[in-house]
Amino acid sequence: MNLKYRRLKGTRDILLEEAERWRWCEERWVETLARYGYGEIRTPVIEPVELFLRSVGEGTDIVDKEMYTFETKGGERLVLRPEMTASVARAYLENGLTRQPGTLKFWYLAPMFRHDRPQAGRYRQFHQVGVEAIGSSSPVLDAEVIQTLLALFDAVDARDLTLLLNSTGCPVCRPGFVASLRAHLLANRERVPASLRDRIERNPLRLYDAKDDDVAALLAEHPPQSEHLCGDCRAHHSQVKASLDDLGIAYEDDPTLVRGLDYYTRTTFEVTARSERKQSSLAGGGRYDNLIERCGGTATPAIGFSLGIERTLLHLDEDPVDLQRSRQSVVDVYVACSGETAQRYALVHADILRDIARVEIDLSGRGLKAQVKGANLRLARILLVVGDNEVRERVFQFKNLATGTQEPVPRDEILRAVREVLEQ
RNA sequence: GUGGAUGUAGCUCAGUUGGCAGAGCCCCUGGUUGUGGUCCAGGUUGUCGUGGGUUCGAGUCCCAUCAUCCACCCCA
Repeated sequence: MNLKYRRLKGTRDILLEEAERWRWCEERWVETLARYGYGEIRTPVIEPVELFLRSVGEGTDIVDKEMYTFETKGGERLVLRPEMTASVARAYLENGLTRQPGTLKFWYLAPMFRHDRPQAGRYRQFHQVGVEAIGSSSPVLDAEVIQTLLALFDAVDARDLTLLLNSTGCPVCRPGFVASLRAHLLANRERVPASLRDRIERNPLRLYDAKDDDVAALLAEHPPQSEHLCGDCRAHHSQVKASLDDLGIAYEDDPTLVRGLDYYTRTTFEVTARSERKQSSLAGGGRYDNLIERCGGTATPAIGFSLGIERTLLHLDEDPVDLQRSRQSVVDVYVACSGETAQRYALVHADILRDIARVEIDLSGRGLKAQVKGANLRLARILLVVGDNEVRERVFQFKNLATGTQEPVPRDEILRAVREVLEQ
């Protein structure tokens, strides 16, 4: 069919069965997050562009290549948020929460936007569920946040996952490491593919993300960041690991794990799916002890993660929903109407059933046979039939679809009759 | 931004060396003058992605273009 309008590239419609899958997951996640002490935060989808330039950082792909930026008529430069952490940090400061006692813990479940080339598990509008815990530098919190992330996967029965862990240092020890790494890379410039070469100057850590074998070999010749950590970072990292051990959480040290956002400090982690799929990164996060300060607040330590919902659903079930066979919404009572008078009668007199049941009044005007089929399709347990006779006699034909028995029921008694069957 | 594959009915897909546009599923009607998932009989559904070219003739061959998917890249 020649469609007049199509959805934008990299966006998706979620409906019927797939929407039910989403809701199933969302309900479990919200429940789980509450158990770990998180409260919800919702922030605008649009933000000023500077928020991400300064937090996520120029030199990252997210900011340089993937942001949906646009200008308003008033000349403001806006962006559809590519991630949530910067918005939460902004909201934390803007709403005067800096003087709240203790650790503030927020969760969100929201759409993000990145102008990337779409492929399996990668969309331009995608959704993340995540948390931000603001106000504690304790390595035990790092472990608890990771525990929370794993609890989210557990809540939806996601299996075959690997937790990757690393420390990316802090402003004390990272500059030295970056300088040393850059020197090593510059000395071996020719071994880096031209397309990646500019990263040496701009952001050499980014090269750890490259899947190029030559680059990986070159990087392996340089001592990893774990050997450049300052004393404080080293202690923090080992305490995180100790707490994970206490919890019995298995992890893999990954010295090449560099999250693609510049604000991370110390702990970084990622959860990947053990499968052949390339888009195997399901969730990622880390500590960002300097972000709040960079956004204009006082120095406030924080940590968070985000989990990709589309990817996680993909991991949970490789079978896509077949919309043609997808079930429509299920109801308890289906009202078949023969004629417009009957439709009006049903509209008025069946509504009382909605106190105790899910009710669909068939207003399609199709034949009665088709309406009864419709009742089966919706898995209704009770069929009410209305025609001119029923309107005249102030009754419903009441049919129990499980037993097949049918009898007229006065409309004043219909609520009792429906309740009787549904309670069986 | 780079590479590869695929576009035919609402959906999933056949379509031979170029020769009448097809199947299954879904949907609709009837069998049952107002009632069931099964069964039987019948029926609707097409810019063959788009534009051009070759040809007596193009879904099929050629060129261009668009779209989608996959991979690289990056990340969730």
